[in-house]
Amino acid sequence: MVIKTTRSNEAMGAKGEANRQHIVDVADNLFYQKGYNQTSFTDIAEASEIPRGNFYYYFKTKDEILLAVIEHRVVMIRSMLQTWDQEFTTPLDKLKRFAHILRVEGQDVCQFGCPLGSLTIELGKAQQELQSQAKGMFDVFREWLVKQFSDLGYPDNANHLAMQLMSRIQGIVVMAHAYNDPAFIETSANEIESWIDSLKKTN
Amino acid sequence: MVIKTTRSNEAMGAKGEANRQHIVDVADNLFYQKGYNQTSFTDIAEASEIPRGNFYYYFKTKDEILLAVIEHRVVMIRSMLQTWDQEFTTPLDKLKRFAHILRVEGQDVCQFGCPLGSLTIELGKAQQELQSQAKGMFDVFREWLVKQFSDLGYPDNANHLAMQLMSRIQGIVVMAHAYNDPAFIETSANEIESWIDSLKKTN
DNA sequence: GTCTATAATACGATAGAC
DNA sequence: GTCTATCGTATTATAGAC
Repeated sequence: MVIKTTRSNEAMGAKGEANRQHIVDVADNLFYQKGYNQTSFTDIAEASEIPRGNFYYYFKTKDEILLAVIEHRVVMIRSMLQTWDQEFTTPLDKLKRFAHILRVEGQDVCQFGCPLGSLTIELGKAQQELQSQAKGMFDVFREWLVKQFSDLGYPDNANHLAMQLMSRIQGIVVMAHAYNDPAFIETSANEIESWIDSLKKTN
Repeated sequence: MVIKTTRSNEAMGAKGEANRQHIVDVADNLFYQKGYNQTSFTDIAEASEIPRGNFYYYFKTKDEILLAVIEHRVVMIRSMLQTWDQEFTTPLDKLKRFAHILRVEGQDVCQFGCPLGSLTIELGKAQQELQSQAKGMFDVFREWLVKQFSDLGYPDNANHLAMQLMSRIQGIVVMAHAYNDPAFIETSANEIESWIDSLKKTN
């Protein structure tokens, strides 16, 4: 028996909620692998085995599906960061775990790029209202990184260091994706970790 | 009087050649500002004031327009690098001129991202045949950078240094685009230039 | 809540007159 | 070489039966 206490839509029961989440999950993958504008309702319908027409019961427009995907990603990112906060104690270890994403996601990244970066770039071209929503995913990471750099002893330029680290990782991903080069990711991940280590204060 | 000695199509006269080039120029801008898949024939027709149907006299498919745009960009890049080779003598100055692109293109980059990077990412999702063509634009830069790093005294890891420099610039562009932040470009350009200076060998 | 049928539009591409 | 008219398809979205 399934008992659900929270509902994102008052008129939606447990079954509907599960269907809605299934659509979001499938759309999340497809938007990453094919791009938002290149993913059709038919694509999502076939992958989710939910008829096209049903989508309009859960979402009024395609844009609303994207917003739900972004919200879902934000929740997943927050949850991941929370796990890291429990697994690692020092800011240095937490920062290195962040950089380690490169290796964990290396294969996907070479094929499809960064889920955050590629979506932001796509939307930034001509759908800037949606892009500013997607930017929220970067903000979650950035705010967490700012805290780590502050704790490490760089309270004054913590935000720039956070931007710098995210920027370096984005760049590595773009070039690794362009050249489909996993070795470049590996080498670059080592360099990033060395850089993080070099920020350790001895006093 | 216009005398043309080279023709990319045997059956095409001077007028046709000019029209063809005009289509390529307009498509180049639109593909950059709206993305390839989000740019329609109607968009190009309106911006160029050439009727939709005429395109098929010059190009068999939309993909062929993209290939012509990529070829055109490669030519422009080569020409730019040649100018730099004439304007600057030392590899250090040439590398710094490369990094200076960030400042020159700062405004466009904040709005639309990198013309090479954003196109490569878009095509990498589900049009990999086209992406491998777009990669050629990166290759022109990379091979030139490899020569500069070799001349600077790093013949063994010149290719990695080239990838590293391009990677850093791509990352800066992605974040500056995501946050629409020209100041981040300015600061980062200074950091890149300091890094290039630090590579100078004293012996 | 679920599903089918279909509207309304935009797309890339073709045919053929001039 | 130029231009118009149009085909066939794919798209998002709606209407309405169940």
